[in-house]
Amino acid sequence: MPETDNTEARILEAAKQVFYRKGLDGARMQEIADEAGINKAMLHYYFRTKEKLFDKIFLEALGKILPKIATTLGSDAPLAEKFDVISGYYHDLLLSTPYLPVFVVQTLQHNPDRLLQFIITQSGINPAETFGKFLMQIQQEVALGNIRPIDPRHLVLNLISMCVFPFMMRPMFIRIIGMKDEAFEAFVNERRHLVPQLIMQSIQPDQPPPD
Amino acid sequence: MPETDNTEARILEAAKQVFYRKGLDGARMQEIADEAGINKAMLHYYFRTKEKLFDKIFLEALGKILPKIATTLGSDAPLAEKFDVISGYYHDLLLSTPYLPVFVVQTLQHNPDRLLQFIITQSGINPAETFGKFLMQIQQEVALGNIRPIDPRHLVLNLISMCVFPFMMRPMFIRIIGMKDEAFEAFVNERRHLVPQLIMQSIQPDQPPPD
DNA sequence: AGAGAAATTAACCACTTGGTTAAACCATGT
DNA sequence: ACATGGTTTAACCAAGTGGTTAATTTCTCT
Repeated sequence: MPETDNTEARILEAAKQVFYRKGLDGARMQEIADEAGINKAMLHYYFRTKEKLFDKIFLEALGKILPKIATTLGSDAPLAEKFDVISGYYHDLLLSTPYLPVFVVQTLQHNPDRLLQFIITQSGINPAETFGKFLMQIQQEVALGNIRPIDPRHLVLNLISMCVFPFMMRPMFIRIIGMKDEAFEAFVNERRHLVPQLIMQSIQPDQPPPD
Repeated sequence: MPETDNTEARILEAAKQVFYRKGLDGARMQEIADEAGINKAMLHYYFRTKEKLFDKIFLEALGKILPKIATTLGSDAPLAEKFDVISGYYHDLLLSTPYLPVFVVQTLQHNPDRLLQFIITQSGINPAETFGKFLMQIQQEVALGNIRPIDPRHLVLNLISMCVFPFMMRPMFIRIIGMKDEAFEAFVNERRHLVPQLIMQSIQPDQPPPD
């Protein structure tokens, strides 16, 4: 009785490759089977339908993206550290899986309801709660005069935008700038620290706080 | 001899709606025909194949995205004005066509070569040249002590990221934050001016320049 | 070794897909 | 009126799609 079956794992890995690159509509079951080196019927034997197999991949993808940022924002660490952690996490993640963000974003554009399914079933996190904690931290720092008043939603969105968007633009960016793949990875590695620095700088108060 | 045929325009409009929302693979010719209120055979009569029709839509989409930023960056306007113009342009564009960025990015992930086709055939702009002009402007301002030294590629990428990415995240964002559509549009309208402000602030020198 | 269950395969199926075709329609000029 | 050209339609088609099935191989336990 093979619990973590080898075939099942190979199917999931192959499905990930194909779905990430081509999306639900563009992927072919035959292609996934070929990539896994097995018969097409096996896909339906392990995962009944294409959609079921896709859901497995997609929910796993969301699991890589959402919980980390939620728990980090809701932690007790100081602001600067949170930004560093989030930027580092996303840069590591997207350097190893560059197709991930477009895959997620295109899937949600085609069918936004898949997200709710994730929030309900997976992810034990409560977005409102963790975000509320982060909001309180901001308010405290503002009250202390350590940072200027700012909408935390903009703050987080700016951070994530600058971390993730460059990977979505990669195919366009490297062709317009005329950049090799290694150069892009070096370039984006600079951003790993540039982005949180910029975010921190953007919330510094106009004049330094009195001692 | 109808030059700007009504039917052709209706097809293009319908194709835009469907392709933007579902991408090349997800779109069905029948659905485009229904949306245009015509027979499916008409699509092939005006545009021979699905790909040809898609290319028309996609190249038009790139035309909305690329030339504006290129000409703006290459103009003689001061930096702050350039950032204002670009942010305003993208916010206007994406408020009216929210599906555009994911459509472009997903198309380029599936087939990056379509971009080269655009750069060659369309767009009379030379990326290297216009970007070189922008680079010189940065170097001048740095030499004058008006801004701190910064890689212009990061600068532009940060600007575009914070303008465009929120629209890609919209389906996820509004469901996690629990936001109505109108609230999102108000929220993103705040960013229209917040983003260029943040960008300008990020390049201010550490101490103000001597008079 | 051999029975029984699980895994794997090849062949097949109903249906959808993009695309075609031939006939019908309609406008215009003579 | 009618010939001519572009336009529109309904019916059709071959290829590809996700999915099924029944038979075969492989594994496991006694």
